Amino acid sequence: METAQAKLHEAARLYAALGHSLRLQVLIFLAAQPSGGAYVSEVVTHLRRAQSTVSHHLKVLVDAGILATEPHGQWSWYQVVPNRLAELREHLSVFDATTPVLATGVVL
Amino acid sequence: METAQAKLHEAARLYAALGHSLRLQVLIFLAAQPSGGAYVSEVVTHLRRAQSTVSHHLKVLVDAGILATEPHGQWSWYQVVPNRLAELREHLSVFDATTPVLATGVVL
DNA sequence: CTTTCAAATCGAAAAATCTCGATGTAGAAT
DNA sequence: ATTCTACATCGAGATTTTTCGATTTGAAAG
Repeated sequence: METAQAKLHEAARLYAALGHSLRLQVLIFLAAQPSGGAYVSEVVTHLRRAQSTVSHHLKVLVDAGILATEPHGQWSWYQVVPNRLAELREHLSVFDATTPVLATGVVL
Repeated sequence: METAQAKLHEAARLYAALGHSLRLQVLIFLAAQPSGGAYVSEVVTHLRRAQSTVSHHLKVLVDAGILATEPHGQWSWYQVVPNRLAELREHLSVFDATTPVLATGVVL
């Protein structure tokens, strides 16, 4: 079964997507919006980075399934996908102290 | 206050440490040990990678505070630090659907 | 003391990531 | 149709990461 290895790589990609401070700032910024999301230009203003850089990081987060994007006219709306990070929290519980026994077949 | 930025970078480093499938395999392997940990040579055998490669990844995980190491004679014992990942789970809850409102000063 | 064994560290090549300016694209506005 | 605006994508240079073989360290054994 290749599935186990594939799942490992996908999990690693998910974590790696969070492994950059700029991308964490994007998440914090988007989650803090009362509207639940923002347009690229707003993120650019907030992060003070080149627009191409911001677009790149947004793409990384979207590819990891952490952000969802939706075209609004010529603007692009980005927002956090809550379920994806909830999954990640469950994955982490595998190593939690309150979950002492690890089943044999567990794959992160 | 530089603290906010520093915390961001530390959080990013923590996630980045998990952002590699080999390191996830290390975590799974160590957590699955009945004794709660393993020696480097055992991890090397399991991962089928060069010893120097395994040592490198172990160091990354230790530097991130995810693993703890302890010398046992000429062997080195490695085990998962549960509390560290529990912290990470709490961080993630910031973006959880069940936590709709994000306070202004929240730093991941 | 020398040898042996486990593990850390070093050095370097290959690969991936990050960043930006420049260019492309698609919808809006004139 | 042309221009403008928002964003995506491209290309490239700089930095970081990954991986391994080789060497070093440090403890145990002979």
